[in-house]
Amino acid sequence: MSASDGTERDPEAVSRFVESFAAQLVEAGMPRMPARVFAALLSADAGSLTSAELGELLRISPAAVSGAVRYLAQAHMVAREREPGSRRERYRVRGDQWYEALTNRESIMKRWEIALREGVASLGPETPAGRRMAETLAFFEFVEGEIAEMMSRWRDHRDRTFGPS
Amino acid sequence: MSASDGTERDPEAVSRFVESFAAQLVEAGMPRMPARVFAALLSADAGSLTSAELGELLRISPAAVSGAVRYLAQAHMVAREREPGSRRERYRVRGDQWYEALTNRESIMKRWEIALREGVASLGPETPAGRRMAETLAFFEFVEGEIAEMMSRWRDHRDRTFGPS
DNA sequence: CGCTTGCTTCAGAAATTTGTGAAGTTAAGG
DNA sequence: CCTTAACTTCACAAATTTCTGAAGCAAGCG
Repeated sequence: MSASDGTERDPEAVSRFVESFAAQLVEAGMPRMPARVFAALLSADAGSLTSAELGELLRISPAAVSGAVRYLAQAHMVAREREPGSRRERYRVRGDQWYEALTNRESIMKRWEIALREGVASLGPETPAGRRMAETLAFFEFVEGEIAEMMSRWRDHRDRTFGPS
Repeated sequence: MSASDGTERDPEAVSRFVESFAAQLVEAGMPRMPARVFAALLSADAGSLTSAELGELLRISPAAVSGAVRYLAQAHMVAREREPGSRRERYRVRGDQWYEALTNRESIMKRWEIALREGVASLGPETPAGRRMAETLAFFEFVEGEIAEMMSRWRDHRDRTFGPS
């Protein structure tokens, strides 16, 4: 079996996983191509692939790769790396750090909070709607703090489970 | 000033808030109409509106209201209520409970976890990619537990801040 | 210096999504 | 019962999004 050398993998099975995981991401709101590219990177042993490899693996054009990667980089879910002495670029999923990006919806939460503060002001803090909105605002502020603590507990938990990196 | 009677609000200002908050929701991935309907409900003093009121407020067809409400009900962000002795329906945002729905992405997380478990199996738990995926899986499992605890702390915090409901 | 490789940008075709009007369904009220 | 009010479903038109091929640009290499 090819498992002995540790390098061969069933491309069929990998592709099935890539597509099925990408489908979940799409369902959660991520655009199709970024989702597929991300899933492909996640399942790459090196944790990184070049643009050409991605294009071949997913059967998509260089343009599609470019667009997807821009999206993912913006969301801090992949890092772009220049291969020294080549103009190839590697796109890397930073192992333990990509899912931290998921919890770093901070900028989104901030904007929600701003909108809610405006809402409380517009509607009046003493109106029923204003009070309801103030409570919602308090919730977001609370969650924001809690998430930071949770991530710190996670790092601790991870180090104990998988060993410090 | 109309503020003295507590019932009049500047429809202009309210509408501006509705649209601006809806825009934030859209940016976060919610479809346009559900976002607008939800924002309108959130800014209604009663916390509820009828289909007709929503249609007039947002200038959309009954069909659009129907579709939006179905989406929101599915996501547990609004409750449908039948007005007794009438075939009007009220759509209500359940004040303190709607944002709990936000954290109840449990079903989504569950599906991610299932996909990740399949991924670990497909790729082999001893491969680098398999290990990375196993760590991601552990992260989601961890977060799932943490969120439950966080919500319980929130309810406590809320009761102390706003008084028990 | 010019060729070549590799990514990016652009314009457009194709596919998907969205919202509407119209017809359909259900149930209250006479 | 029959009428009518209120929501829902359906089919289609419009708008938006998505992906591609082609052209453009930048950087290594001979």
